Amino acid sequence: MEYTVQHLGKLAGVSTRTLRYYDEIELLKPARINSSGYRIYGQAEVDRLQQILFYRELGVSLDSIKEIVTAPSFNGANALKEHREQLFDKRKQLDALIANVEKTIALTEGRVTMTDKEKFEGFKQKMIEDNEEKYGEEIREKYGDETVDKSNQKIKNMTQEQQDEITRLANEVKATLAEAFKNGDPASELAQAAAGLHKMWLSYYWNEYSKEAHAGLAQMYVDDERFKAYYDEKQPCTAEFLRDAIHIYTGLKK
Amino acid sequence: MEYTVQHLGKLAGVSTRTLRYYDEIELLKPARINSSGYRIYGQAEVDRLQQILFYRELGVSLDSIKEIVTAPSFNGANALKEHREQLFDKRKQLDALIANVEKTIALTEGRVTMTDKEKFEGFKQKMIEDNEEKYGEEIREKYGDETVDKSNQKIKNMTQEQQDEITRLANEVKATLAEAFKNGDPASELAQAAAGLHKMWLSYYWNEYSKEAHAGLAQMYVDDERFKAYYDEKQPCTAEFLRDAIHIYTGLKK
DNA sequence: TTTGACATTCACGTTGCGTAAAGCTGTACA
DNA sequence: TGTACAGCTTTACGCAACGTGAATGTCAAA
Repeated sequence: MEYTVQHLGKLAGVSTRTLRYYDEIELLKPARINSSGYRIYGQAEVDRLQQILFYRELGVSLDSIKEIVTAPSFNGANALKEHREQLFDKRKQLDALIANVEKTIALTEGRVTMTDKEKFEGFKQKMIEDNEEKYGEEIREKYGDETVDKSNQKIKNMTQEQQDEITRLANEVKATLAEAFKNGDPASELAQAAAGLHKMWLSYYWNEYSKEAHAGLAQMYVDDERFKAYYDEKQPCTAEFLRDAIHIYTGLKK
Repeated sequence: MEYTVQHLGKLAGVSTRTLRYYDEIELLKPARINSSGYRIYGQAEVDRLQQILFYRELGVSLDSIKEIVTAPSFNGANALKEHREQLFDKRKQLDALIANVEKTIALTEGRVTMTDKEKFEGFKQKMIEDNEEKYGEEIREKYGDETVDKSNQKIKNMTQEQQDEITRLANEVKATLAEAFKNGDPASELAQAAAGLHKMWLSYYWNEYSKEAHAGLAQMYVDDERFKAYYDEKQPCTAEFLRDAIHIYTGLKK
């Protein structure tokens, strides 16, 4: 079975230019060249192209692909793991960018004149109060005053760095939530991701995490005007949506 | 306050090359050029650079930045919102990529072998696509969009039971084919039985059966790498063998 | 033999600069 | 005043992964 560029291109769904380029960079050379100078590919080349395209799908650079497919001894899995790390880094950067853009939009829209720090301060205080109100008695009984006061201290004593991280997380929760809201399914991947982020965010406030408390807080977001207003700022009923997502996430109250 | 490239660069933390480049693409022109041809920047340019760098931080392209900063009437907030959407899209793609990479890593590490169902899912999708590509136009013309869409729906809406039945049938086709392959005669009873089973299998996908389409599909099994790999998994040239058997079965192309 | 479909090899364009290369200008020091 | 040295200039290639012509050669059918 022999193929010309056109044939192989159609078969594999790539342009002829791509095949010529792969020849040029020595990633995939034709089996032979006929008397007219046409590239002729055989079965081995088809197989190799399949491999190449497979890695390309995963976003691996052609350079890396070359290493992987030319040296069969080369550990493909390890290469992929490295690649995964790079992807994670990219996503991290992207998340930071998104958070900043969101912040800027909020600022320029003038709706929010409060600085993030102020917002944060308000939140922090409310967090302590609510926590105290809802679980204070119970927790104080269970763990003693010392533990609870320590927890409250934890919130008050956060470093600037931590506060920034919290702000970033909070923005990410909001952004992810806004996206997830579009398809309306609190069980969707995106919504669950938002719930996960929310848990991360929470971890800055609570010394121990429990599903019950998380689910309870979610309900509180709906019941308490202040919280509800915060989440519903851009889109009504976002607070409810978040509650549902968290309920599914925690597996409670389904 | 006047600055040379070097000065301004240090002030803003960018390279002189960058400033020259911005001049070149008309993003930031110096206030004037002195007698020796040196670029001289004034306060207005410094401010403008601050703006540019601000948007650059947010990952906005220089082209878009140009639009934003040159036309003050231009709505910066809207541009940012659009930009935010793009960032979300990027993150979505990235997430999909990461998921695929993770899956692949898991696969190659042998922890998770792809289930038949997953394989089947890919097949199903491909079935629809190919069917559409090869016969879509013709069939749509003949029977109307409704019929075709209904057929595609048929595939997507199969019950679990039907899917199990299909998987069972597919396995039976493969098994029968493997047996038949041993004596090498595509006209043999066993091979014809395989072709018959294949037709039954097909009936789950197609609303109307035609010999021509069946024969065409058989040829496609040979031409398309993905299909060919599926049938040749245990024994090379099984796809060809199946094609021949089906051609005899349908009485076409003998 | 002409036509049309397909093949070939340049070579530029994309994004945002980094990095020479090669030469001119300005200033400090011997 | 000579010269060394820092700092400026323009020109232009390089990066990733091809897309997109342009100009030209080849093959089978009419």
